Amino acid sequence: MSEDKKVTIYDIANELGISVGTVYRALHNTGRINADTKQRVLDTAEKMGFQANPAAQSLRRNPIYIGVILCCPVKQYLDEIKRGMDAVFDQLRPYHVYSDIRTLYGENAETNSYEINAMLDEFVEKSVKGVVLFLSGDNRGYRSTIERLEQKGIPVATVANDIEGSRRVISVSADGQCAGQLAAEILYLCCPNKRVAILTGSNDTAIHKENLIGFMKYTDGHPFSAIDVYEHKDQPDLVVHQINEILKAEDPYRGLYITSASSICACQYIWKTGLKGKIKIITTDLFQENKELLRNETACATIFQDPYRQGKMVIQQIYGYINKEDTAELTLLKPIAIFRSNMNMF
Amino acid sequence: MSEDKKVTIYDIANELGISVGTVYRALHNTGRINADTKQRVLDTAEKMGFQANPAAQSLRRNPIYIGVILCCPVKQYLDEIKRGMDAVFDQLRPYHVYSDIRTLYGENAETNSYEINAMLDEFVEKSVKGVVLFLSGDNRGYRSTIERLEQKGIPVATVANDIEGSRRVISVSADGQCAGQLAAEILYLCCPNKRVAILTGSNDTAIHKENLIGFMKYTDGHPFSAIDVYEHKDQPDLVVHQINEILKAEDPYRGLYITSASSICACQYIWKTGLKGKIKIITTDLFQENKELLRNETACATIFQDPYRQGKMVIQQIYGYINKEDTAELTLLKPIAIFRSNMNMF
DNA sequence: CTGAAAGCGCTTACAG
DNA sequence: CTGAAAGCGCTTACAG
Repeated sequence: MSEDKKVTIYDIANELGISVGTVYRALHNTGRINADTKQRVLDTAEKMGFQANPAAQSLRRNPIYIGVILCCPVKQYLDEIKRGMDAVFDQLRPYHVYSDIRTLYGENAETNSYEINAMLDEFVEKSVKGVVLFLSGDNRGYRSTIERLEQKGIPVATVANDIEGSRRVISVSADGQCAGQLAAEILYLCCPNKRVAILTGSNDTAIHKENLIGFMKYTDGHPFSAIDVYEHKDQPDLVVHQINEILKAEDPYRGLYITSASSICACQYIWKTGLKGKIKIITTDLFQENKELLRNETACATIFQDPYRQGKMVIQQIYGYINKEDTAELTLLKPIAIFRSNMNMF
Repeated sequence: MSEDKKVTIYDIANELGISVGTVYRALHNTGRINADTKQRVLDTAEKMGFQANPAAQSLRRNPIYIGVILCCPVKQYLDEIKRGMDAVFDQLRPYHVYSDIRTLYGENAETNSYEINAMLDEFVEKSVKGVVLFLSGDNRGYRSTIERLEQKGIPVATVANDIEGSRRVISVSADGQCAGQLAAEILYLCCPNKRVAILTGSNDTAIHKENLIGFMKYTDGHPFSAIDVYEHKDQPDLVVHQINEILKAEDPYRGLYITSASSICACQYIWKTGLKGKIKIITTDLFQENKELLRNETACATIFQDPYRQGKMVIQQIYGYINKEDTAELTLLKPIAIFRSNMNMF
């Protein structure tokens, strides 16, 4: 049902006795157009319930490029985000939408500013219609660059790690607080003596901080007898050291929460320690390393923040924005608790 | 990047020195066409890497209708599935795809065969290009009808409750076994004495049966001290009776798993009993009734089977099938464990 | 500032 | 069985 005949730009043109070219210009405020005509077109479009036909639009228009820069030392995480993006770009290709994705593995964004700025210049030069940034670590240095892009009419979206205080028009990331709460809730449920340790990267990293805040939030009203935080600053040897500290605590911990992507290196080490059964472990995300811990029942759950889906969503949203659809400025993806029983479905 | 110029039906026509009309007919084996020409077109299309442009197709073609029948006594469940379908139909409308959705609340499919068959006849008469069925309860009586539809060239998809032994070309439903396993895993994690009861609708209903099988599967290797099954046959007074039985068991249960949509009525009753804290409860799906139980911490988790997403997926798939895309014959959606911390995000 | 016209890549009648 | 032509609803040069 619900098949109403659609109103086209021809209907608007007829109604007003003008040409479709003029209607087009009014609708897209492109080129010179009489302010009065424009208003009349906009009003009539509204009144007649005009909705542009996306099939017709994409059939005729020039290609749209979207530039993407992914910079993150955690390769697995970056690759998952990229995979999600590619999935969307694949189905957008027939609509003349093309991607230009640049990846920088190995370092945080602070250390790569030369490369990143050069890439952005290239994007401007080839007239991309939008830019998506995943800049890990402290990325506040890019605020002015983003402002410059916006001024040139190029919208910027961030994914996975928002750029605080910047002019980006779209942000897609995991809900770190909710993830932390969820971890606390599950540990509360299954950890007998309520003594827990938290192993985290660094409190300077936004997502880790959020995880901690969320965890603490849950503990209001659900008291633990100990919650001790161990930072490893993303340094492999510190990870090992901190885990050893946790293990030899006098009054033993029976629960352990490992935050965010940094959990990969931690999982690799824990796997060797034969911790199985002694302590309830909750990890973060779902890579080979922590899948293995779940499989052999060393960890009891992992909090998944779906980087694949983050990649998908940010591309859908920036494309929607380019097409003047209503888009949410901030999207926080729901964290999901994954157990051994359903880990293979993700 | 990745902008290769696309090959069109004109390219194929030129290559073979024939008209695009002929190419079209070959590609869609519609109307009369020389078997030889057809093969040559198909080969060249393959060779040149032809991919039909969906924007162009949908711009020109006649409207496509998809008929949907939703028959289920659990209104909330049906409505969620429908909501998911509507979301997809909304974005398909500009592509000339229209839905005809009929809902039958209140009864299982066995009791509605007259109405349902009449609806299917109407669908055939208006030349729908595909049919989607959600027929709850014992629906094997519809196998022959489905066969008749397929013979007329109308593909049939099932959602939420597959039709066993039928010729449907697509089935989308929750993975009931995985859901059952997950419930067992969480109870095993948090239930101190490992004595659990399972409250289920009826072992005749496919999804309930699957839930049980999954639960039992987990208990291999993770022994419980008791697992007792209580059936309520979807009768509200039996629900109350069975819950009372569970509560007054001599050796008390410390865990309770309530399967599938039938959990709504159970939740309403449990809510009144003040069971909070005495027994770890896992419910199924996420409706007002069990949300309330999670909120006040009577239940510790619910296994979500995402009816909204089931509705979305089945429409996407049948539409893909109509467009000759490759589609999976069977899709089992992953169950998700939802806790108080993340319940509001679903 | 506005209009007329071509064309994106298909599908659909219609004519032969 | 095959071809020629119109047209879906836009966007894009180009001319005025």
